[in-house]
Amino acid sequence: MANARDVAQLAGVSVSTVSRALARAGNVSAATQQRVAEAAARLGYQPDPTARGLRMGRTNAIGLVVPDLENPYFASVTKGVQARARAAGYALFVTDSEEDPATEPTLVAEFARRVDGIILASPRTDDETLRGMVHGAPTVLVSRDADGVPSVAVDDADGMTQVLGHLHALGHRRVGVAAGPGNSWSGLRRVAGLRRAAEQLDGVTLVELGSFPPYFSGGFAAADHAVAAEVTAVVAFNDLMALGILDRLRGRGVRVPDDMSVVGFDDVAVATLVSPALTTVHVPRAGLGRRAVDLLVAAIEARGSESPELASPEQSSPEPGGAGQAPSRAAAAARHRLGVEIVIRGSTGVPGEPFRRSPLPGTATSNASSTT
Amino acid sequence: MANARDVAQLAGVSVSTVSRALARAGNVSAATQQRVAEAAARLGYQPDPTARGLRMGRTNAIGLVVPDLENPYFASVTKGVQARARAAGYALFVTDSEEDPATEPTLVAEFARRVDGIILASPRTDDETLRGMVHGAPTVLVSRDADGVPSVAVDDADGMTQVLGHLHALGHRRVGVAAGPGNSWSGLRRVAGLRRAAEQLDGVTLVELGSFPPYFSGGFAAADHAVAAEVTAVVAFNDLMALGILDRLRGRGVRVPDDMSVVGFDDVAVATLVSPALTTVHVPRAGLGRRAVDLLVAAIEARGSESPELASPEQSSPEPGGAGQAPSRAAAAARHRLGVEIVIRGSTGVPGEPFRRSPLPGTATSNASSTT
DNA sequence: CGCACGCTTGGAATCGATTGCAGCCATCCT
DNA sequence: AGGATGGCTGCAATCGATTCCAAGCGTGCG
Repeated sequence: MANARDVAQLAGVSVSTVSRALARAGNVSAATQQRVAEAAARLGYQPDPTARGLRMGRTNAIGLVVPDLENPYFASVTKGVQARARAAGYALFVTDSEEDPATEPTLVAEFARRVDGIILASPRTDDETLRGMVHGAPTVLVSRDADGVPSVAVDDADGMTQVLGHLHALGHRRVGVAAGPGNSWSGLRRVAGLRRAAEQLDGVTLVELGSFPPYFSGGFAAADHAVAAEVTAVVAFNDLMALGILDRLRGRGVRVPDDMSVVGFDDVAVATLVSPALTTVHVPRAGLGRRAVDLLVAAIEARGSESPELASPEQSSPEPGGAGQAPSRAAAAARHRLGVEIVIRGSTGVPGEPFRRSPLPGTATSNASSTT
Repeated sequence: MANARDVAQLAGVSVSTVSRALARAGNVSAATQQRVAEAAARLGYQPDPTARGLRMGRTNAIGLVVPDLENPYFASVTKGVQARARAAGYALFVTDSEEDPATEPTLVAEFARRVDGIILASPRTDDETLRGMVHGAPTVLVSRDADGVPSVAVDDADGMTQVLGHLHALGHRRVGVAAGPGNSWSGLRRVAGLRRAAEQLDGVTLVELGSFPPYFSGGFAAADHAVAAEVTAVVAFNDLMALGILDRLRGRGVRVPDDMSVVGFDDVAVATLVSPALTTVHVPRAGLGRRAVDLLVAAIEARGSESPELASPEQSSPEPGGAGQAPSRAAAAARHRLGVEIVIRGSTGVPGEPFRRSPLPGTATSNASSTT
């Protein structure tokens, strides 16, 4: 592999000049610049990122920690992160905690020296532990909040408001809630959102069916509870669970949506492929990843220019109708919230009415996902 | 962040001694070793991977290039790679070519300086281009072969032999083939496997329905062709396409498997969640990733011990008397082949016979047949 | 009793690129 | 014409860890 000295020799200049010429930092005559550029091109020279990293104190890499790369939710987040990171000139380290929050501090610590910043998707870690892992490198949280750490999440509560509104409009009055794990950050927010929405609606009773693993398997149990509780609709923590519910209901001979409606959350790709297709809340997963990279890159570059100082907390307004928590924290880091929108498909319908199949997939075009 | 000098100062020794003590390279007195270890622990010292990488010429990182991180097939491969890489002490860079083989050479070239080795999943690149991208770092291919490059793939042809055997045994005689993209390496192998299997079976006619995108959308078109071709079974290139076929057939009122059987390939998680569940060929995707890491790590370490020709000019070759250098031809780049096995579910059945639902998912304990 | 050997340890070079600083030369101004 | 200015360029230090080499000192053997 060619290094700067080779280029210098070929161009008949010193390595310093090579570096300056290639960095276009000015102070290099046009003729020299040209000669160096040609020599570099001829040798296929690329500065060694390791050496540059050592000298500059920056690796031009960021790290991403997710619970499970196979989970379509996080796969999409990862995809968004990867694309935006590369566009911003950063390479991406990825690691998977295998759903074990206990390993996360280790993973983050290992990253800390290798990357300029970290994006952390950690739905099941408590705030205290989480803040403890934020040390050296700038960190951005995805799909959750924590005091003092910048984050990008979606408006879970609003999504659930839309869901319950939809079910209410269809005539559902007893609605089952298949919650996710009790320590899931977004899970708690989604349930809270449902409760608040229920208070605003006439005669809607929320039946809490329990907490289930956020996978197909969790849906099987949730379906049994839903049938036992005699609800006319179930709202699942996420699509994976909802798909499990659909499958189990089908197995038990419960027709969807005639006998029971089912709603998911996230809008993963397969939600359109089951029958009936799943009504769910579209979450811009790749968009979360992209936005997280934007925030992280901004933080990295801010840190590079200014000394570590408290940033101006003027970014986003406190949530209306929040949990009453004082937002006046000095280290208040920006919390970004992306919007969500319910996507109505075949798995919800008027209770007791026969199911009319929705138009064939493949022709639907309503897939507008945020580009920024 | 503490560096070696801080530790040296605290322990009252030189940085050289710190390095030796922490590397347990011997030649350090027990007392000093102890003092250094304590100092390092107290300061939470971790050697800077960048500096170490520069000095050692190794980054302890590997790179993975996949066409699409959101595709469940590659998500699983990625998961396996990640887990095994970390276990082997390597960090993992991931990049997504966004299904565009043209960008792959660039991506690989960018990785080349940052990593010790590269794992490349590139199903749609021709051999020539592929070999052209294998330059600096050791490279292992996943899910495909190419002359001169080590690889890990599955036995596609055998999988298809099992599939056609199964369909034949059920009584199918006109079997549609929904091929993947014409430049898909495994796609070609799968079709070839089907053709060879058909020659071995009595009276089976293979009807080639065309080439389709390996996604849901491709399945929609494939289903239409299958109906038109009046086949009793369709074998799809992969599960995603098969799921699209199932959905489209359902939309057209074609019952599966009574009117038509459908078979996929890969055994992605959702294959069990549709109704009827998809008969498919189980591919050990994470296992492919793990094996690829094993091969790559072996190659990296072999290279590390094989090439110190500049450092010690007195390299005594085990076989003196050889004419000239004659570099020993890289041991013919091993091609590793993992086995696959058909998984029979509800989407295949005897032509014309009414579908009998298989046991409920979640309670099933095996997918083997009932007799032993 | 003296010399040599060996175990520890520190000094310094090294990996490759970036950058402050100084020097050189040409041009321009007075 | 001489000095000053400023544009280019090279030297050398630097980032942090590893490793070769040599030195110090104690011990063992002749």
